Amino acid sequence: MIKQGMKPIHPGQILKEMYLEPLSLNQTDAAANLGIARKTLSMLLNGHQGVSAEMALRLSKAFNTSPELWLNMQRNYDLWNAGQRVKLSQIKVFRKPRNASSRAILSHA
Amino acid sequence: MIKQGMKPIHPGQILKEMYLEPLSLNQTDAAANLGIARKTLSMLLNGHQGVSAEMALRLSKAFNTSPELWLNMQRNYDLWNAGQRVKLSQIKVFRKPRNASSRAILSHA
DNA sequence: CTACTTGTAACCTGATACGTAACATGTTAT
DNA sequence: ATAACATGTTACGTATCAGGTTACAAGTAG
Repeated sequence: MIKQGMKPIHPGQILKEMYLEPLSLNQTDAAANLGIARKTLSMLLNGHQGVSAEMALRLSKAFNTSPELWLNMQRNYDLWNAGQRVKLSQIKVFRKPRNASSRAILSHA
Repeated sequence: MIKQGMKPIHPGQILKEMYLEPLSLNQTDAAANLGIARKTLSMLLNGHQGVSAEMALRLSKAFNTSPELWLNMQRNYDLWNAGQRVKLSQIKVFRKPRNASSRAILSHA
């Protein structure tokens, strides 16, 4: 469930504030060890790009976390943003037909 | 945690077998209600494309599920596939420095 | 036969991840 | 102050992916 009121924090901010900074790790060294370009890390840290599955694996190895930690943060972030722009109002809820052989019925159709 | 041995099932297969088929819903009607092209749904059902955040919201509305259900399936699928191709062997584990003012140290550096 | 359903190919648009190279700016060390 | 380093960012290029339209082939049901 997403708290629709609060905009979720970008995973890059967590990476910066809770992983790089406590370790006094600079971006140049961190990027080198992660096997990515310094620019890629900078973009991620500043919320200009998301955490891909590959990136989640790299982060999980370097920081001894689960890859799901990073992807779930990204998922919540993406979900909130998608919810801001997608209009679901015309989508009807599919309902189970009473008769097993009949076709499905839309909630208001 | 991902079971690294078993290839996870694509969310499109779940959508097809556990949602569309039990409702006797055809792709044409389902796509129309979801507000997407019939082709887009077909590609998803056959595993030729993934579940985006937008798509997860559409599916959650139409099938009365959480969007996380769909995105987590997609995440596990993506993670497994990324794990097949990314080599993490040269990534060292960042370790906390003993001295708070010193810089971080790589596990084998 | 005809209509419906499904898979898919061709083609196009837009977004995103990631890379290299380069530059401006700010900070730190000498 | 000069030099070295750190960071943010721009420009440019490549690859991948979501999604759309149109159209066609093949299977199934009337």
